[in-house]
Amino acid sequence: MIAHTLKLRRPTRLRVVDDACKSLEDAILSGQVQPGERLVEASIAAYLGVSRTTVREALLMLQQRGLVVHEPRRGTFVARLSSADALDLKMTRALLEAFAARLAWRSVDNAMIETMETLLAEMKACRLPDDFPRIIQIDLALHRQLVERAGSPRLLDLWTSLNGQIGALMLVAVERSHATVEDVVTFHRRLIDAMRARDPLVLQATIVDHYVRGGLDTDALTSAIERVLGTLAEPEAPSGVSRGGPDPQIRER
Amino acid sequence: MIAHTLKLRRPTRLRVVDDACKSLEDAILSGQVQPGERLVEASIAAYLGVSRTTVREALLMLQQRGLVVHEPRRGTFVARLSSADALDLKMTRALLEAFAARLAWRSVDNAMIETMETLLAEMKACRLPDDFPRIIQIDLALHRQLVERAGSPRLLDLWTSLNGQIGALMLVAVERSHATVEDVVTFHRRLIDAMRARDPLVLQATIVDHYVRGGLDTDALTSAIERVLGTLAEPEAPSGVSRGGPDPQIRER
DNA sequence: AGCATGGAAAATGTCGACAGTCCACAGTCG
DNA sequence: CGACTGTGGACTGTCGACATTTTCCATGCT
Repeated sequence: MIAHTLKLRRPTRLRVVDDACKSLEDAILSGQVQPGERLVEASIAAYLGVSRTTVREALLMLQQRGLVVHEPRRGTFVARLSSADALDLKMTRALLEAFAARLAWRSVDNAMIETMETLLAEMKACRLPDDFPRIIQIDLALHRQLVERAGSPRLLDLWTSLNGQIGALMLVAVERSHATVEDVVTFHRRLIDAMRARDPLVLQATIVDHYVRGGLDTDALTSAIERVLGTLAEPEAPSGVSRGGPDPQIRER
Repeated sequence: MIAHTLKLRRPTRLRVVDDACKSLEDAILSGQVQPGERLVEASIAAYLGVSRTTVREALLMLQQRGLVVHEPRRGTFVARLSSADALDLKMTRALLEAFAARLAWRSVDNAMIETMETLLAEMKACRLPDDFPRIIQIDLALHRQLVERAGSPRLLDLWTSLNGQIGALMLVAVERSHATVEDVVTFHRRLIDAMRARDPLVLQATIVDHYVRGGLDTDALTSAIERVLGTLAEPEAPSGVSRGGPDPQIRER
């Protein structure tokens, strides 16, 4: 009867597939496997010591999160983020989070601020490149605080579905642009301050500024759109017949 | 050589799992299985004449599209849409499509309008309740025209991931609210006209108005979406109308 | 009667295997 | 020499079976 009255959620031991999924995610987000690289089910199964069916399910989950791209009868490949994709991703994330801010700013309370401060402090203590996965995790946790408060399950779902790619994006940002922990901390410092101020406009502007205008000059979004459109209009022409280039990104129709 | 020059899309015989997924989707969207009903893998497998592994994969895909909910070790159930969920879904769809309109309105051309007119004519010829699945299909195709033009792969992905629930929502709308074909046609008539007019504000207003109507606080939500979109899509625009004015916010929920 | 308990039945999680498909490489022909 | 074609190997798609967990119902106790 206890279960009925309290509606306790059982500890629900994690399934093998969840474990496998996490392992694969870590491998991708830590850069152990390169973008575009093929993920062979049998090899992974052997390495993880699980069935190929399980690996297959895990890959399907990762596809859902945008970390891998699956092409029927061809294979599964680690997703590739072109610069146009990166801009597109930032813009989309900005849209969702800005809207979330709009819905959530009234219900910001001290407990929430405190939680975020704790997370930020934890992030401050991180050192690259070893703590990189931890930084991603904290970053997502911080933003999740905001998006959850919006009170929209769908918005949260959509935002969550971008998380994988966001992690991948941060990975390349650190590798290529030499982003530092300070940069990330500074932004979140501003973000928390804006939430504390309870000003939706400032909060929204902080978010949009960071994603859309960050690193670029004015008219960032317009140029982002143009680039995205340009990339879409002209599919890459790979002259090489070599093995590695399935180009999972251009697949969409 | 032909394959290289024409870039033909392989006929890509549909896999069994794709077929099974479609069958299940049809069953849900036609109301043959009720929301909340349990979907037993073995039964479905036997009925469709496929393996349980295949059914399992199909269910995972449907979960990704929000049509079913899977609880580990407990089962898969047809998703239930509460009235709050319906409202949430409409709001989210409005956000995505309004933003898509902002990105896409410049690239609207006659060919696109013509395609949409054709689809609309086809919709007009439909009769409820038999043609219901067809209406959903046309509705989604119409809106996809718009979202695709936005040129943002992520935006399209997010929008697509809502499609399943949108279909389910239309199903209950028809069953409960006695919505007619005329209602749907009229809205899309306005939508196409707005696109023809090449006015992003009217287009956006048409979309937001349609989805959010009947909600609790239409004005507040509309203004929230407008502000977010305004900031994102046209940072230069002097939309100071909302800047200093009073700020009606969403109270309930 | 109401509630706990124990076990059978059912459903899910995981596995290994077979069959069909795709890719690379070599051979053939112009 | 370059392009097409055939063959072998590797990989994915699908299947049926076993293992584990959950559900349901009958039974017994207070």
